[in-house]
Amino acid sequence: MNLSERKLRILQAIISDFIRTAEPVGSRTISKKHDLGISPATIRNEMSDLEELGYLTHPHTSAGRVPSEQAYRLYVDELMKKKELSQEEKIEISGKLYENVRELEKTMQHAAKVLSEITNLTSFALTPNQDEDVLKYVNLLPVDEHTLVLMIVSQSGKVSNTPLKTKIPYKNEALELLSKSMTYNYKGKSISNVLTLDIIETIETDMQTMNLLTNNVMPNFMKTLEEMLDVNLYMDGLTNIFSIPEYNDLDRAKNFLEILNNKEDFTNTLINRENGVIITIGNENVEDLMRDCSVITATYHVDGKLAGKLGVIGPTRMKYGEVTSVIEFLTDNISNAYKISEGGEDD
Amino acid sequence: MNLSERKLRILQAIISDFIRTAEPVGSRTISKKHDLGISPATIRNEMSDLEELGYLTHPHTSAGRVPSEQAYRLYVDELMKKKELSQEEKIEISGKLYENVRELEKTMQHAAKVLSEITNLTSFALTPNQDEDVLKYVNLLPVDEHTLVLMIVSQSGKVSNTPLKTKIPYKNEALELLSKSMTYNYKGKSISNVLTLDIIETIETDMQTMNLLTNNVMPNFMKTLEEMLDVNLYMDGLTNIFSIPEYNDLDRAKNFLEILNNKEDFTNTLINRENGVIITIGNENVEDLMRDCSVITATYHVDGKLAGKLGVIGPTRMKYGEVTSVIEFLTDNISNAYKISEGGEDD
DNA sequence: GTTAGCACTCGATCGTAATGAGTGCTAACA
DNA sequence: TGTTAGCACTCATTACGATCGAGTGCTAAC
Repeated sequence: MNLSERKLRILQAIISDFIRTAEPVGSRTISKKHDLGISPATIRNEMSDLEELGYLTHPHTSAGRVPSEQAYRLYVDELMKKKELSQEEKIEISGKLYENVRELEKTMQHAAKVLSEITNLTSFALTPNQDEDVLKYVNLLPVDEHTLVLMIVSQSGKVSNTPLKTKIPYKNEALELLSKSMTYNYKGKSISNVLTLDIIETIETDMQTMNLLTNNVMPNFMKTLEEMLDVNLYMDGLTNIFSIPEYNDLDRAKNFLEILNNKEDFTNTLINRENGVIITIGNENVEDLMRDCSVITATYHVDGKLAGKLGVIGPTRMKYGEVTSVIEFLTDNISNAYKISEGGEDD
Repeated sequence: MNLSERKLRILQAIISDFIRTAEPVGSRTISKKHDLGISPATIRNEMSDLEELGYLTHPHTSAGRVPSEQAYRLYVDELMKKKELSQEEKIEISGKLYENVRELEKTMQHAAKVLSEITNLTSFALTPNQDEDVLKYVNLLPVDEHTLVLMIVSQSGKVSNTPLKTKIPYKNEALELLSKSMTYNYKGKSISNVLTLDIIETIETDMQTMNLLTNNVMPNFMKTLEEMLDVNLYMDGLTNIFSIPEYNDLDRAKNFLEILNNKEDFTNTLINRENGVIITIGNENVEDLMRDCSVITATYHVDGKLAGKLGVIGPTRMKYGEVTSVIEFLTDNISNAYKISEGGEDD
């Protein structure tokens, strides 16, 4: 079913008005503000058709029209103009983004902050899934005779360390031996793979060192690897929803915060979304609680590989064009910054 | 001004009823539920006196009485019984707390979670201020010819590391030299002290190594030290406020979340509180936004030294006795776990 | 000093009326 | 045949008033 040019223009007018004001839009308003050269009565006839086609709804007889989710979908797919950011805006955003960058984790945390500040919505950032990340280096470092640090470095540059205490003083040679053996055994293997291996037996060593390995090092090595696989979720702009009329209702506000409160579920929802720029509107979201929200996510890349996600969640009435542009700009920027020479030039 | 025994009993009855129900308490209710052996009329007379003395207020003529902040203060100081936790409760709490412990940061994050689950309030945990923490060890570790890791270990066992990229390949001997010099120069000095030093000139080395030091290592060393000084704030149970009648009002809910939204301010507020178990009620809080809340904090110790704080924030109508007991139990537990042999026995 | 009784207060609840934005339909017009 | 003016109709919103009832404060009796 193709809509006539005129119907499309009217629909667009209604959607953009509604996105701005959050109030049902009447025929007279349209005729006055957007000079389409037709009278309110004609617009009413068209509106009536659009309603029949499922693009508009009617909170009650004497109210104006409100776009349906189907209308937003059409809008996002065809009518919406992505707002081209001006040079100044780009500079401003980049400036904010790189105020404070060193590690990817921090960058993403910061990106969420910037995104929520610009869009006035609630934003989130997901750090990369490290399933494919490969171990590069295991090192045990002496601190004092009862304390050592277990350090793990991965291909992607992630470093993780854990201080360990031993009851019995250890020998420095033991640490060196273990570091070498572990690196030899694990180097080049993916983290998730290593978690399934059991190589203790392949290390030849004396009783005491073996004791250190099985009692102190291995348990913590495993725990640390598991943590390295964890994806982190950062959120920002939670309280922004209070300035959105849709959430002037306590139940809705509560419901909204509930979604974000359950970090684990929300993370999974995000992980399961497709890559690239994805917009889901209202009932297109599979999670019950999210069925009156819209979600926009985009994927960023680290070293050219698929990595994490960045996005916003808010009411279905949302400035799709603007918000999408900002998210895309941010993810492009991040992907750029974390190209092969990750971390940029420090010298 | 000393209150008569009977007035105290009536006041206590009103406070505990109000804490339970959040509804103004009438004379008839008191006389029925708490058998004080006196009639509603007599209670009314006493209530009238208590109101004159500032312990009760009156939302409107035909409503029951509500305790004033002054009444809560009296309650907390004299009437309140700290709820002695039962053995089962203690075991349950400890169990929850130690489900998942390794580092202090994680413990505190988890403690906040447990605390909010038990009290149904919003909780927070503050990690230790590291001002007095002393450097023990600086190490530069090779990863590949353009990548190295800067690792810093402090007396308290905190480990921090930062991956660095260099444009020019470095020599391993340079790393060793720098590690040794830096450790030699900084060992035993407090982090905040080191930040004010400038020891680059005291390191004798060749041009290339010096280049590495000044361009790559030092700037990141300083940044990392600054980060090590940062105090972290963890919060949990944010959405709990929605099940508290006081916050069934959108403005109040918004205001409440606003307090916690500004992490920096809130952290400072907490840092400035005295140590030990501290309860501040309503206007006793110096921050405007917090003047209709009550806050309870307690201090935990690491290695026997003053460390961070753990607490809750909620409406002035709060189960002071129970909540205080839980917080104290948690902080005692944590202090215990992080005694001199921090981290417990791993073998 | 305590208590019963009663008038009084005032928030909460419910129904009714007035208001007005906006529609849908009809009939006239280009 | 598409467009428009006119008008009756609908219905959320607001304001108003009546009623209800929980709880007080006062008085007078015990």
